[in-house]
Amino acid sequence: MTDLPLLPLPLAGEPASERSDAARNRAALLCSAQALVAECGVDDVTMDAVAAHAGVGKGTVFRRFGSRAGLMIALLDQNETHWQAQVISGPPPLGPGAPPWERLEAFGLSRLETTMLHADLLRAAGTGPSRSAPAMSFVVQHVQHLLTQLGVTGDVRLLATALMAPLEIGVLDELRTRGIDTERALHGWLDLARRIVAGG
Amino acid sequence: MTDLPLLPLPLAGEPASERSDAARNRAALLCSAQALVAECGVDDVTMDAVAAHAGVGKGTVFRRFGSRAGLMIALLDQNETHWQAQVISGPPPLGPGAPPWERLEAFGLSRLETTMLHADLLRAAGTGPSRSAPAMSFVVQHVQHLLTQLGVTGDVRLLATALMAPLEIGVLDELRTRGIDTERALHGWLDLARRIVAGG
DNA sequence: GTACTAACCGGACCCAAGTCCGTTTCACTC
DNA sequence: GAGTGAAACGGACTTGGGTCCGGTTAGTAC
Repeated sequence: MTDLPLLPLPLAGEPASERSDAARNRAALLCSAQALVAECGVDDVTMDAVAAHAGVGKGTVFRRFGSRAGLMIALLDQNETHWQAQVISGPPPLGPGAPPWERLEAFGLSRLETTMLHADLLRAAGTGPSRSAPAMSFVVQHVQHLLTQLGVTGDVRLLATALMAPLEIGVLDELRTRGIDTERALHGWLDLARRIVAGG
Repeated sequence: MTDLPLLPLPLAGEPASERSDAARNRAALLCSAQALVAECGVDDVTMDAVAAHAGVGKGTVFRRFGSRAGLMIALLDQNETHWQAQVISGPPPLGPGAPPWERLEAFGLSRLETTMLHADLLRAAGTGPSRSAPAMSFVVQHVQHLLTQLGVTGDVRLLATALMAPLEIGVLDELRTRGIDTERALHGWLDLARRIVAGG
């Protein structure tokens, strides 16, 4: 997104102490991957190319990230970290300080924009959990928090998950296939949010 | 699912007249693919194996289905056709004859069950439109119809899409990761549906 | 029945993801 | 600062998805 430092995504810290050479290679690989993606597009970046650009062997790439999808998820996590910072301590209405409903509106808009911005990376990250579990957990917890503030009761965790589901890249792609543009999708999402909140 | 005939999935007919040998090979390939999936599991079925089992060349498989994901989608479409028949003309409450709200409840349950039943096939069908466009279109149109009958107004098409989004395999997988079982997911979905309908 | 064309067929071939294992490096101890 | 074990490294190797093009066949016109 912007600069690369920012390291390991501390928001869901596991022990995971890495040896120094391993950490260095991880950083170099992420940096190389980001550069190559920016240059050639996601689909034309091969694992060999990333390894070569970072000056390490291919085995190292797979040791660090497990698979191509894993590498893409790691790239996404970098951006996610920036975005989480905006939500936690950035300016309102996305950050704290605005009334809950306005924060929820801003959150949906921002999430939609972010997803569209990284659409190709998300698609390359594959089916299933295309974002890392901590990243998804953050989103759901924040929405759950806002819904609770808005007086929503019941299985709020599930409602939060359901509310975010239509903003997944797969659903958005499908909407676009049917000629529904982003703005209409956003209005639809706001209507959905309104109904969930109104349901009490 | 059961027998194989049933041919081309006529619910969204395009011209697509196929030469007789091509049609024969398509049927043989689908049959072989289904058999191999049943025998070895989705992940261990290779395109070579399907081609060999059907007695055709590998090129023919890709000519007919475009990709591995395309083959999986075609398999799913077969099942989908059976399921659509249940919705259109099967017994209530899934089929016609029951009040709209009961039909919607039954629809959600049935959809959830179907998705879980073909979970591995859906995952192998990949990201993006993991079901064929006609199949998704049917689902959305039916829900849209039921919501309209229930007095929902606004962008009902989008609301219908949003209501089905939490039942996609990716979301369900993620829920299970967090220890949320299918029954709880269903209750959550019913709550969501209730709120959408109550919103008018 | 023959000629003709467009579509189809097959399987050798290419490319990139992912694995394996002998070698090297780090971090920690004495 | 030498020793040691666990972890990381690298790149050859395997596997399977996807492409290509020369040869074949279905369908049609005469």
